[in-house]
Amino acid sequence: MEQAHPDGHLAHLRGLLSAYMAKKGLRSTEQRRVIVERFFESPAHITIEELLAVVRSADPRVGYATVYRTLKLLAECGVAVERRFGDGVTRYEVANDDHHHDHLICVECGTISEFEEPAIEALQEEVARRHGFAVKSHKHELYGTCAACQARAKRR
Amino acid sequence: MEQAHPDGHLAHLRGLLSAYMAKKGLRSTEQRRVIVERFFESPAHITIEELLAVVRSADPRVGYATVYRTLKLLAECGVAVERRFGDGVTRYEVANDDHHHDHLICVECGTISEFEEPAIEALQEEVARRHGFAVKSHKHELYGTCAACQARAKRR
DNA sequence: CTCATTGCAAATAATTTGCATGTAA
DNA sequence: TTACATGCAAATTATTTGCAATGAG
Repeated sequence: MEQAHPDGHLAHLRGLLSAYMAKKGLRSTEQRRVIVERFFESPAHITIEELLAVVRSADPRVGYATVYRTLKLLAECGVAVERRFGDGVTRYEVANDDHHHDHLICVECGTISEFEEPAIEALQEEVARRHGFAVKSHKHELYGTCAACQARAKRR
Repeated sequence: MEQAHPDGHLAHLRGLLSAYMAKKGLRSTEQRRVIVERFFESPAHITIEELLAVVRSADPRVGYATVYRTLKLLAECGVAVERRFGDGVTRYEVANDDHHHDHLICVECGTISEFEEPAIEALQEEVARRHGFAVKSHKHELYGTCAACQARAKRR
């Protein structure tokens, strides 16, 4: 939607991944390639189960442990970001270093949307400074009801 | 540390609990009383396992399912707050409605400290408003290294 | 050829639940 | 007495791991 270089971005991530694999002596296999490509095409906040379904539609023989292992690998090398919201499942999104964001989670319909607020990030750094704390990452999630669910509730 | 009415606060929570139990027809048992009292004396962010150990030192016959069930009950009626940080265990703290806070989690030593920043809360409400989203609760956690761990790292 | 990788099933780990027995009210 | 509560063990859920077979380099 507001992607400046859609292909350049994925190309960069592919580079990251192969550099990491080369450094670690890891191998490029058919299932890793399928999983990674499908992941790149997936909407944000996909679960392992959802991704497995998509991957199996391309190759039914892929085991679910392989999807877990591959996404862990992608997370390790910075190609994927792991997210855990309140519902017990881990979700993944394609990394985008210069465009990190936080989340609004609708407790009615489960829709997850994103927001960015530089002023919050700045204040958060300020808080950390007061505590002598060096922030590596953060999680900021707002749980509540989205506009659509509020409208639906009002309508009845 | 900055508690205005330390006893009044617990008294209020005890009131909440017994009102809830009365409304639901629940019973006051020996194990519930022990668990609740020990919980009130515990430091913030205690885990079920930690609390179970303390409870068993008072009464070795308490089962761990009872601790789970009792803390779930406390969370339902607003006496306890459930927190899940990245490590897979659920932690609990005694509720304090007029003093909610967020967390700094040290990824080195695991220490969890707290912060309050009204300006962040305000901005967060502003973000929600822009999205037509009604916030019910939120989670704001900073992961990184605490002052002590940074000092320890520098020292070597 | 060698060693990483895979699929499967079994193992974990935290939490939940079924059920016979115990016990508040 | 009448359900609610408890303790235990078994069930669940998401994820991880051991291992023999497979396949990349």
